Amino acid sequence: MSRETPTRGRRPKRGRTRQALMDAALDLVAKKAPFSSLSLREVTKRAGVVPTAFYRHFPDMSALGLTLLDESFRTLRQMMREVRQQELPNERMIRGSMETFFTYVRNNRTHFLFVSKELYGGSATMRQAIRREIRLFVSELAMDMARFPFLVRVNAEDLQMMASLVVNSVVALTQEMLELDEDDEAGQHEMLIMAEKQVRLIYFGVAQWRSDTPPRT
Amino acid sequence: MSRETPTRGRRPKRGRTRQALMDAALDLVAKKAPFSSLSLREVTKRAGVVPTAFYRHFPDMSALGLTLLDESFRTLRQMMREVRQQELPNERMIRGSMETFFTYVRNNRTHFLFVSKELYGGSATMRQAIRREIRLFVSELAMDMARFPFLVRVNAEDLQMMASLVVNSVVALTQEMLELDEDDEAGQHEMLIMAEKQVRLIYFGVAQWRSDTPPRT
DNA sequence: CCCGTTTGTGTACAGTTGTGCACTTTATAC
DNA sequence: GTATAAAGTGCACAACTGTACACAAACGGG
Repeated sequence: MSRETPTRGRRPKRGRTRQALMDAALDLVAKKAPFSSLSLREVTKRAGVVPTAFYRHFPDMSALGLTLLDESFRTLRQMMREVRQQELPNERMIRGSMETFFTYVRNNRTHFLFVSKELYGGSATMRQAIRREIRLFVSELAMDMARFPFLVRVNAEDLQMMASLVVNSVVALTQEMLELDEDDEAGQHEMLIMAEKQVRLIYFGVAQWRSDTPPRT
Repeated sequence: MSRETPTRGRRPKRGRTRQALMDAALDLVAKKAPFSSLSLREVTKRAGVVPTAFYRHFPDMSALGLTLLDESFRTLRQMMREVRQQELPNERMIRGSMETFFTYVRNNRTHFLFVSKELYGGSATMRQAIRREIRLFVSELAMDMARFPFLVRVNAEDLQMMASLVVNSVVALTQEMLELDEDDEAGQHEMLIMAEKQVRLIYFGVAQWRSDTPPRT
């Protein structure tokens, strides 16, 4: 017998444990509770590792959470940047953006579930971090909209307001979509249609807007 | 000495303990974690009661949660119904509705914090219950909008879509407002202004809408 | 090949959790 | 006033929590 190894110190798996911990956390979030109510021991057990091994990779659970958050948004930011560089916005473009975004959500379901549950239910620092990311999307969208010819006379504040309306709506629909069963194709398609219509409707409103319209504040 | 009471069985306080438990839970939610991550013992301790006393009033924590949820929405539904019975919608009415709604939120901060944190972070049944309530608001708003003269040609599905856009936006802004410090008057006012503008903008879009507009599907 | 560093293990411990049980107190109905 | 039900108490216990510590294994550079 070559190596019927002794009683202690099992598998090598080098740096893979860290990733295993992250995956385990996402798994548990997807099929159980929000991240903020996971226990360190649950995660390590799921990852097939002894509890104390956790500390070799993260000082505590909240550090894991922030890492997960970063992982969740990094690729998304990049994708959005690419989408943004396409042609100028028109009705076809709205549809296209929504499609690519929602398929992205679908392909990264666990990450979005994680974020969705922490947005309002997580720790203070977690919530802040997420809202910072969202505000970033809003600002970038506002900058894009500033280039619309029919929006040149809209002031910066109102541009932010419009962009946040769009983003908030898409976020809400995303969260609703995540509540659907993973393979409810029909339901997911419905959400996509709805998102496209809502954004289109907003753009109708935007086209009508004058920054000095209303009953003077 | 009249009554330097013995060692056991303290204060009477009759049926008030149940309410004390509910208040304790809301308190903890407001200044700590989401309800779903509260422990039974925490709540009873805060309520000034021994842990096992809890079971005299609720079978378990999730029952408390559902009771709290009911309490949160009952008065809100009633208020919305009253608001709804006012005059037909116009721009002044949008402003008025937003004002009464947001002052209501302000006066019931803890309840809304509770709901906000459970919306996506709570248990499955809790989330479902909340979304049911929200869908109810959407449907009622859609019915109201059906009476707008310029919306008679919009089909039912699109009416729902529009109503859900309005409701989702207000919900999102409400949640953002709840993140502000309780006595950040300026910030809260800003949210109100923003909400009014967003809803007004949506109505601009609605006025332009035709249910058969788009690139066929 | 050897030796230091990183990574993973096992044991231990004090704190907290939900809940069962037998008990006392309080409220209420007669 | 006295009996009965409802509400509150105290104790116990097994399960689970985060983390400190000393040790073992694997890795990687020399």
